[in-house]
Amino acid sequence: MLDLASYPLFADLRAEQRQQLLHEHRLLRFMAGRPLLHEQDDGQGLFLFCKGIAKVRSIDAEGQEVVLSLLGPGDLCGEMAILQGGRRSADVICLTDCELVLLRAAPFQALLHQEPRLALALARLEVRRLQNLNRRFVRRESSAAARLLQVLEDLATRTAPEAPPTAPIPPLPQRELAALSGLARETASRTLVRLRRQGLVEQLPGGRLRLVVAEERVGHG
Amino acid sequence: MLDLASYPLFADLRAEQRQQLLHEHRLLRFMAGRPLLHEQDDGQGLFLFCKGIAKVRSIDAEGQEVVLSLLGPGDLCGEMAILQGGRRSADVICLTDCELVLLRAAPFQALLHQEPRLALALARLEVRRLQNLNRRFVRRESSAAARLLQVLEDLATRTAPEAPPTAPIPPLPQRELAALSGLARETASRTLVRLRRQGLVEQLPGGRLRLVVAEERVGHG
DNA sequence: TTTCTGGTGTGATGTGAGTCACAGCTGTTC
DNA sequence: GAACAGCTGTGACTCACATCACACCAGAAA
Repeated sequence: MLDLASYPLFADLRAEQRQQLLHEHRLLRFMAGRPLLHEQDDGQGLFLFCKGIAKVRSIDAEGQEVVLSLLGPGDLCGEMAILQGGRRSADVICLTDCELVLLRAAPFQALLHQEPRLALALARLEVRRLQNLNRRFVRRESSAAARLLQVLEDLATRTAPEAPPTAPIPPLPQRELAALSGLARETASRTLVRLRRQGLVEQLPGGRLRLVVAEERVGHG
Repeated sequence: MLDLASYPLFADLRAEQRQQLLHEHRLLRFMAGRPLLHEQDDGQGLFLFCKGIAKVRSIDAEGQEVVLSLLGPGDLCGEMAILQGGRRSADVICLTDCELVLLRAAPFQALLHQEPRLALALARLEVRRLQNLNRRFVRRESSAAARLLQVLEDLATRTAPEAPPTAPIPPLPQRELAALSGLARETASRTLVRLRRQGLVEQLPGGRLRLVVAEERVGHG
């Protein structure tokens, strides 16, 4: 039986309030590559990630994809449009097969207006996201290697809550790793080769990648 | 007499609640260049901007400054540490002389826990910031000219609420403009010269800059 | 006056990553 | 089997921006 208590966002609520939020909820599965949300859709519904990871992305003026963040188990998605009443502000696309819960907007909004704990938890969530993006923004300035390592670490930790940065990474094509780090595919390839040679990244049997060391400061090398 | 009703964040509150927030507030002035907040300080207090603009910045691993956002009249700052109970997550530094209101953390936190409107308004504020930063993140990929134009537009509109993007821009040294756009000072200089020659930016008597056209798509030129 | 300091423009040069092109290797479909 | 499509590695080349270096021009200080 699904229980929202394990989600930090809802942990402060009373059991019956959590039940209320589950009204007419649905369990969904998406295949890797499938879009969860489209920018400019009018937003209804709230997704809770159970399994799998997805990317939040937007398309820039030149038509290039820019990845804004990653989502994984325990993450929430789609709450922005609900808060603002507007349209989706970015695309969300599954990187691996995903399982998630779709909550209705109405009961969520109702509870939001009457229970300060929920509104407050949501504000805290947004703050955490903002800080995340700030960090991402800062790191964006550094070298290809640093950016790629950062993405690998993100992938490892998002894949499962509490996963160490050195956990094995879901198999993604280089094209995807490149997009996530904001690099050309060829640059990602060359950089990965170098990182492997340096022993910072290893390739597990089956081809999956693994960070050998976490949070290593990597120069321009 | 100071009234918080003009701040969207507090507009939904009852007058007496707004009064409550003003308990022991102070009016402060800071000179251009002065830091408002230091990363890693333990955060107490909340700032409301009345006049002037400031930058939110962090220092990256190479010791380079990375500007995360701009603050201007009507903006709030310092609420993150209050929500999370932690330390300041970035430096805030005045770009021009600033006037602001310092609110105490305690009454704000108290009201936050009992009035869903406030918590909700705060969540909405954070969402708007997140979307702002998302846009910034996307634009960061483009050319020096586009980034600089973006910064000039930001400066124009932040300086006063409702100011058009073509409003005159507060006089800042090129070093500062360069930092805001994430460019080398020399590149900012060269780019500005080009933008002036192209008629996209003009220099007003007194040296202040002004955007001639807003939101112009500028190629790699 | 000279001297200094901070801001500005601009040339010369270096370089990291993007782009283009292609080859080798899967696995899949027919 | 052949043919094809997608993924990966790499070489050659380009280019935008960073870096270094310096000259010029304020205004302030001596």
